[in-house]
Amino acid sequence: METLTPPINFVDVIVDVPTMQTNQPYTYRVPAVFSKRIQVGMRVVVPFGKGDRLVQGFVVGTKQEAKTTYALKAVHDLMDLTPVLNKEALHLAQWMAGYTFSFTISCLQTMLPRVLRAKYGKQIVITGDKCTLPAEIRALFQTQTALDYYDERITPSMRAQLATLQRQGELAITYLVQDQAKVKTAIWIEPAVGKDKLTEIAQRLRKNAVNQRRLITAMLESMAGFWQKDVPIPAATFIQAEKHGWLTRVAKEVYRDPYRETNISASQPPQLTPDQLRAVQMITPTITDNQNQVFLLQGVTGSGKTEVYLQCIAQALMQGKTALMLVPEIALTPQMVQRVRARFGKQVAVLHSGLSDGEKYDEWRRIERHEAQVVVGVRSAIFAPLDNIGIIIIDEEHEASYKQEEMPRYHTCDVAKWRAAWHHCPLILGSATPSLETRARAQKGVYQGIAMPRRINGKGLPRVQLVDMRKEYKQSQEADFSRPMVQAIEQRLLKHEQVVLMLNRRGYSSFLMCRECGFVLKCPNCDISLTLHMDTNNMKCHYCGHIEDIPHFCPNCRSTKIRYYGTGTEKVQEELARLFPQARVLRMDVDTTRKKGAHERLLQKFGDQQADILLGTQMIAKGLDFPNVTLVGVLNADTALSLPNFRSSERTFQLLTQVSGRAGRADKEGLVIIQTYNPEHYAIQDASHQNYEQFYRTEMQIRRQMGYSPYYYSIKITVSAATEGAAAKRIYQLNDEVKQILSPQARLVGPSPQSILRIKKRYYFQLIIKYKKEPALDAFLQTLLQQSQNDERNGVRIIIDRDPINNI
DNA sequence: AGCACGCCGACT
DNA sequence: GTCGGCGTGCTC
Repeated sequence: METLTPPINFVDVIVDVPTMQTNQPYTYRVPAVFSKRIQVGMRVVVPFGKGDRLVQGFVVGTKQEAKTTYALKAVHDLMDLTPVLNKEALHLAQWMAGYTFSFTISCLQTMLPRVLRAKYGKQIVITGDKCTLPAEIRALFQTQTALDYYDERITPSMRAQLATLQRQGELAITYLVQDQAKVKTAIWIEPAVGKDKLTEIAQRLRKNAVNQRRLITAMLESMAGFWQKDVPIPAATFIQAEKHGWLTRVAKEVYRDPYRETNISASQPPQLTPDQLRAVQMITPTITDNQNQVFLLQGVTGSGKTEVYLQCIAQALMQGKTALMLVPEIALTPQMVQRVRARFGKQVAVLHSGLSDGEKYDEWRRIERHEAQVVVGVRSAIFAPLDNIGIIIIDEEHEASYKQEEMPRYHTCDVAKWRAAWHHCPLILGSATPSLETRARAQKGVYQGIAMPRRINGKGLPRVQLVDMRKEYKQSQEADFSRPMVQAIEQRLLKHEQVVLMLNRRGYSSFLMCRECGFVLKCPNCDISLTLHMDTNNMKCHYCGHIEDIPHFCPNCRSTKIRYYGTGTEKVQEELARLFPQARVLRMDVDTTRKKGAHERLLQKFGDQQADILLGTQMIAKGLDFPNVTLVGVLNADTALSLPNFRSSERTFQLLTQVSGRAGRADKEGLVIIQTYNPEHYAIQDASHQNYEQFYRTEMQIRRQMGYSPYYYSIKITVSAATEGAAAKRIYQLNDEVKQILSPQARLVGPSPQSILRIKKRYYFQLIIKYKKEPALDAFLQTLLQQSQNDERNGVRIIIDRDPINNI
């Protein structure tokens, strides 16, 4: 629709230069050719800096007049026909930048598919006479007039020559801003004549004109048109036919829809249990009344939370609104997607990390054009360009993956709350084991709690048996398998039932240690031990990827008694093969699931009963549901407990509770065996009784005593540098500065070296500020962010993380 | 980020 | 005397 707004003469632009000094809008003049088309939220190309290098920018404001003392530069080009960011997105980015101590440009870019980010090029072009150039330089250009600035053939001496030629005006530097967004097209065939005419043409064809005959047949079958690639005849035949005037060929836009092939039968909403019905009845009025209410839907594993989500989404759709549902990466399985699609069909857009950049862009455009009303996706899907949102759902709310660990360090729940407030809609946080923060807010009435304590099938939770490994270890030296565990596995194998074994990998892996001198092989770049990989026969660093050979003798004392210690999935797999030679074992860990789709293939294989035992790391704890699994074994429950992190108890509890829910979900009785060295630890005790309430009470007391979240807010400042001294010096300096502005109520933890002091040849120190109310803190941190630019120059990196979730 | 300006060491 | 080192400041 044509609007009657006057032409725009000036725009405010956020440029793609992620630094603190440039974290502000810059004003540009709009040339007449663009003044009628340019709009807020569009991407533009603008000259920036001394050399007028071209950079991408986002228009965040427009104005008729600009009164400045300096000359304004002009917008170089528009990158969009319509805005890629709406008013909501621009406000959200602004808020997020302030809240997470990030640059506005970083926030804007995180909200968009990666292909909308510009690719930059720098070229050397010939401006003078090519023939007068030195032969050596001319050779670089070959037949071209432009040369990539970073071309590998350019030697340092050539660089000097090029610089001189540039000064003489023979050469010039130009900048390119390339849009990576490509729309995929395919050729669409539409008959240009009627059925009668086609039949007539067919009759007049030569007998051996096989391809033409096939084409006419195809056209007669679908007069509405079809894709050229769907009919297996040469392209030349189509081109000939077009020349004859039988048909038209049009390049039409196609979406790279990864799910298009699968035919999904529609599903009907099932009868709800009383728990589910109550939940739906509590939530749906808030959709209708545009109430910005946050709910905590706390339902045990198997209580049917997903069905509640689906019915709430249906309610939103019925009112012409849209719905946004977030799930952790690991839970976004094809089955999960299938289930949502079965209910809502083509209205569903799916955003997950398995999609290519092009596919993500296509899904994004479907949402943006209102072709999809329901979005299911992982963390970044919280920015889906939905209008008129009626409900936002975050499933498995406690998952750590909802927090982004790089700039901008946002937590999905915070963004979700902001968007829910903007759209005046409810936000549902769902979990069987809510984070303490969320649960505490429900307790205080900030969120409305909804409990779903019963499983759909009416079954109780599986029986849980704890095995004290300290006693077991005295009995036998079989490091990984206790006798009760071995017996239980044997029984399942006999009955042809399946077993899931979980190895808690966090902070625990197989490393080499010399039994003579205690030497441990460590990464030369990072301060952690190298992990043994039997399949590739080498030692790997899990942080930086450093690889080296397995030593045959100790590099320290030259003893040959250098053996591996600890437990990796590979070692357990070998032990399983020895204990149960007849069992078919599937191993699922970071190494076997690296390839795209490998994760699903393994699960499919296990689901088809092509294996007896599924052995894996944490990733098997979530979202899998196999009716024939009657035993879940946790080999090492407590390795995460010893990590220097105040959330380690919470994590352990959540993980054990989740994995326990995997046993006996159908008609068969399930058993869970947990092997632990800390059987009396409350996290393990409470998990074994599936007692969230008990755990919550105990953990809250500890949090209060220790001054942790949710009783205190926290902000983590991390300093890293190439030398230990430089990092330490800066963090202590910051410690002194921050002390000046804090009230006596605030607490400081540290400064302390991080649990892994050195990562990728950099040393890390951190300082944690725990506080309830500190009026001066935010300004201090914003100033620090400004200063961090100078630190960066000196090789010192400063990271500010609000509500950190790791390494505390 | 990337470019220019500016003030100190070894070279045509 | 100059070329060039990278410290510092700025980019509409």
